[in-house]
Amino acid sequence: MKENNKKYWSPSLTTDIVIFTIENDELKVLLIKRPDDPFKSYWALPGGFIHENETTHDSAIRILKDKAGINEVYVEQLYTFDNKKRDPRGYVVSVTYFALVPKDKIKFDFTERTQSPQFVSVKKLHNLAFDHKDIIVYARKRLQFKLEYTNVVYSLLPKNFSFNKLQKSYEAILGRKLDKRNFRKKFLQLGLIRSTGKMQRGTRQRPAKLYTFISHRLTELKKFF
Amino acid sequence: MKENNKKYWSPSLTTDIVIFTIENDELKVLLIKRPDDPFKSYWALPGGFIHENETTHDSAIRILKDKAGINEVYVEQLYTFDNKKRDPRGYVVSVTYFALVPKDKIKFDFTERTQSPQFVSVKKLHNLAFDHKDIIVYARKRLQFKLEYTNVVYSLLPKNFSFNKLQKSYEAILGRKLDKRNFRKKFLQLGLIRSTGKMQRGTRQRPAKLYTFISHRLTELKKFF
DNA sequence: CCAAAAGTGTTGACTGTACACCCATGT
DNA sequence: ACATGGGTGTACAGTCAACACTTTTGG
Repeated sequence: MKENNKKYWSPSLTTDIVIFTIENDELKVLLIKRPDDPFKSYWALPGGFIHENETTHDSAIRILKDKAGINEVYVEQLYTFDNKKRDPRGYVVSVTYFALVPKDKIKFDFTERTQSPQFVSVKKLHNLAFDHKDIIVYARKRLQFKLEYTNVVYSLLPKNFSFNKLQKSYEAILGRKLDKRNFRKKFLQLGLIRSTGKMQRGTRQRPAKLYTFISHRLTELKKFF
Repeated sequence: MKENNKKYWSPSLTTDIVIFTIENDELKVLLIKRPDDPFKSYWALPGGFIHENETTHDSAIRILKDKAGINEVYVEQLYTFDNKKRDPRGYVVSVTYFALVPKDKIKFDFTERTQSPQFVSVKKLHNLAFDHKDIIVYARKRLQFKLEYTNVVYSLLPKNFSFNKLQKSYEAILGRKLDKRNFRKKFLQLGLIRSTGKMQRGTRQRPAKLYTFISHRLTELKKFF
């Protein structure tokens, strides 16, 4: 390894963030409309070049706050994409992150921006800028996987939620239906949630019990879900 | 996202590679002795600044060939480390990779180098340069995980191997003993290997049947191991 | 013939899966 | 009263974990 790093090639470094949420029982990703070339007016992930004196993680947090007005959410590094053809301007390295946000925590400030951030269902991703579709597909796989061996789903749900919301969230992420009784049994065994005593209001049917997560810290499950 | 990337801050970009192999039924990592500051004469992962016109993956492949004389092995991107304190020279981003190599494929060329590459047991990692110990610990976890839901172990074993070698490899990576009969049963069910008809020679005991992997392509297993 | 590792099955506990009906509420 | 989603249990199949002795060879 050579020591004087000033001599060496330094490509441009960007971060892009896949921000997932659950809305209407669908898994959605936050996209913005690009205001400039390349890919002007294509949908793209929020992201950008890193600033001086910030790490890629800092950068991700900054963008998250800036584009969706959120902090204190689940964020983890995803993968570093650096295919030579991914950016028409040349070799641009993107360190990607993914974030999980309960829908009710998001406060857009549309007035200040022209990029019109918008949540788009993962089932309707067409014509994205750069390799952003690949990034989202990769992120979803990671999320699916993580759902099965951690309690990470807590980071997508509001404070109180019905069992049905929980199950629908799993179904939206995994992309398949689950059996109601088996889901309930298995999930209760995990001991991650407790009944709040509260009930859901305002539905036309029998009110559902509301549950809450006992811990909001990421933990690995002993058994695969 | 701003468009003229020339204006933006470009940190130094390096790659470091965790090269695992199994030797004497132990999981080992290839380390080199750093010839220069910082961390002069500390053990470190092979790595270096990326060259002009190569991607981080290209760089990993180049280092792999250069430092251990190997190609056509299993390589995958691990994680991007960019903690500000990881390098005393300043902010240096390292995109790390991990590689899996059967011991018999490695041909060091010690005569040309002063870095004395050497395989070190993962149980004996002391005083490594930079954050390289963290990187190795992270890589090992990834490998443990991968071992359980893919056939990746093929990339650590020689063409023909006994069931015992296979089991010892699992044990070395996972760090725990496995039951001989259950291991055999489970692994055979997976249908990944077949008996070659050959027998192990030169041992003092009953000769073991030699097996070989049917496919050398990475595949996910239906069931967790 | 002895030492050393190879090879081989069964059982009981647990886990996963399939499946259908009554309940509580708002309209 | 009815439409709607909420809530509940059982039985069967498959998988996992524990466990000990015989076989084959080289020395």
